[in-house]
Amino acid sequence: VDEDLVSIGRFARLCRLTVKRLRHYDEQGLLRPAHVDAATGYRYYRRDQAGEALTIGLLRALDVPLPVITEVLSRDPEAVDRALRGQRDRLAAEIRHRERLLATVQRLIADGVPGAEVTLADEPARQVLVARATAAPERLGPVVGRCIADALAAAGDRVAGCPIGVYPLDGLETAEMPVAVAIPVAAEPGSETLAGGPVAATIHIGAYEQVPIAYHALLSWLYARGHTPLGEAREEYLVGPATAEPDGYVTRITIPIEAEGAHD
Amino acid sequence: VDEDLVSIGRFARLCRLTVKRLRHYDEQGLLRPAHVDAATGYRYYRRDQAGEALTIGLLRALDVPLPVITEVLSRDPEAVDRALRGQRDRLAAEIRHRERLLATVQRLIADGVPGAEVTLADEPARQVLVARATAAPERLGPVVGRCIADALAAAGDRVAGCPIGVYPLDGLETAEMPVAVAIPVAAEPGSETLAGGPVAATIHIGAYEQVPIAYHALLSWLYARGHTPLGEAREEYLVGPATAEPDGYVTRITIPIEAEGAHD
DNA sequence: TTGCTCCTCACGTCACGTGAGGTGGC
DNA sequence: TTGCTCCTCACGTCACGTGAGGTGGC
Repeated sequence: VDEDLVSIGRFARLCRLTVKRLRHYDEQGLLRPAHVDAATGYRYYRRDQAGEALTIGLLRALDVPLPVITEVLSRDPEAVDRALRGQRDRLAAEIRHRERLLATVQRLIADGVPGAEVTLADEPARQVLVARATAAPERLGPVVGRCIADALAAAGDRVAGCPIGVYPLDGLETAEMPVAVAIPVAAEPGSETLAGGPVAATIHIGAYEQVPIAYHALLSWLYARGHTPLGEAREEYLVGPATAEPDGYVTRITIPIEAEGAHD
Repeated sequence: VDEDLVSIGRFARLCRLTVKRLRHYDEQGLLRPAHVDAATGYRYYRRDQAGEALTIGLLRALDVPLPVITEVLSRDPEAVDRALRGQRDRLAAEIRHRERLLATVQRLIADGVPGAEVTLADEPARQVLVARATAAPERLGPVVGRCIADALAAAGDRVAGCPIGVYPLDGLETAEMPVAVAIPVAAEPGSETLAGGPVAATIHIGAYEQVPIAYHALLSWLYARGHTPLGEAREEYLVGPATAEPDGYVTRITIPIEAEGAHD
């Protein structure tokens, strides 16, 4: 049995791992050497531990986190499946996320970092029906979609304009934020008033994932001219999924600012 | 002008960043406050710094690293383009990498972590023509492809078998490793002998990116039976890109082991 | 006086890689 | 005796988030 023990370097070569990684797995309790010399601290592994070490190597090559691998090594047969399915979902989400970022980068390369097309306007107040919700930023799309559907259903055939999303400007992109969707309707009981007033506005053409580009342009423009946002941003979905592909969506973004005279 | 200075909290709200991030960008020299109160250490920003802060926020949302953003803020117009193209390439590479991992995970979910189909064999020695190169693991595919093409060209119509890749087993997946491709030919001047002997062998069916699964199975099998690899691994490309789609590739992997009698 | 804002440490994240400085075994 | 292997710290990575503990301004 003693013959069966190998040093850490030899074991690392057998398992195609590094010595440093094996020491790390020892510290983390993932894979303990079969024997540690009390005097020297030398680690010795049994050859039959190579199976576990190989499994660690395979799963790490697939980017499975060490705590998940720990569960897999517990020999619970369901743990393997859970780990693999979890990793599949994680990888799929990471790919989707990066594909969205890539699309935005491609757009910035093609069109340049946008600057100018900002206009000042005086928005009229409107009567609207409102659907509200809260959403984490990555869930914003579906949540707003549902709000739009709800509000449209409530408005029925009294719809008098395209949906308007209302978003806090100081939402920090991290936590849940409150969102609202307003549908313009003829004045009637149950409707609310969406305040009017002076705004800075820009038009965004393209998928909703690239809306941050438009906010960047709009806010840069504002600050360069000494304006300060006075409230929530609004997005008017002039052309959306009902009638176009993402590249053709048209969204008008407005941010309320102080009245022209008050400014200087 | 003094009116123009805002506290860090207010500035953070204007730029949709956190106070912590602004302090971090100050420390890193990315975005210095226009004024720091000597007595209290309070940071004050000019409103017209909001443009730079917004740009940092946009680029960070695209996962551009801070050192690259520093270059962008240098106002070199080419720097923006370099940064965006660099980020595009980085994102594309990350997506490709994860897609490969995902395919491997999917396969493991579908087929289970493989175990058994390992056989012992006694390989004959062969006369071969050899092409050699070194490759980082992520460049392995194209490099081996070129070696195969070179070796096949050298062999001409004397080809007497499918290509055989030869790989060190202690390549640590990190650095450059030497690779060789051997093409069996009729004995002739200029040919080398590829040694024969006892091996453990398994068949891998599917894309080359999933070959690590087969190595895991093969090595686990070996170690569970007390065998030790005695040299380099070989891959016989029985069915490859010339005649099939990746899912249909057939590869025979062998690892030399000690002779049967020597083992116990 | 009460909140709110701001400050500076210090630590944690994730899975190691990279030295520094020293010892053990054939 | 010479290399080679092995050991334990300690630090760096990347861009922050999360407290702890304390102070300044209306």
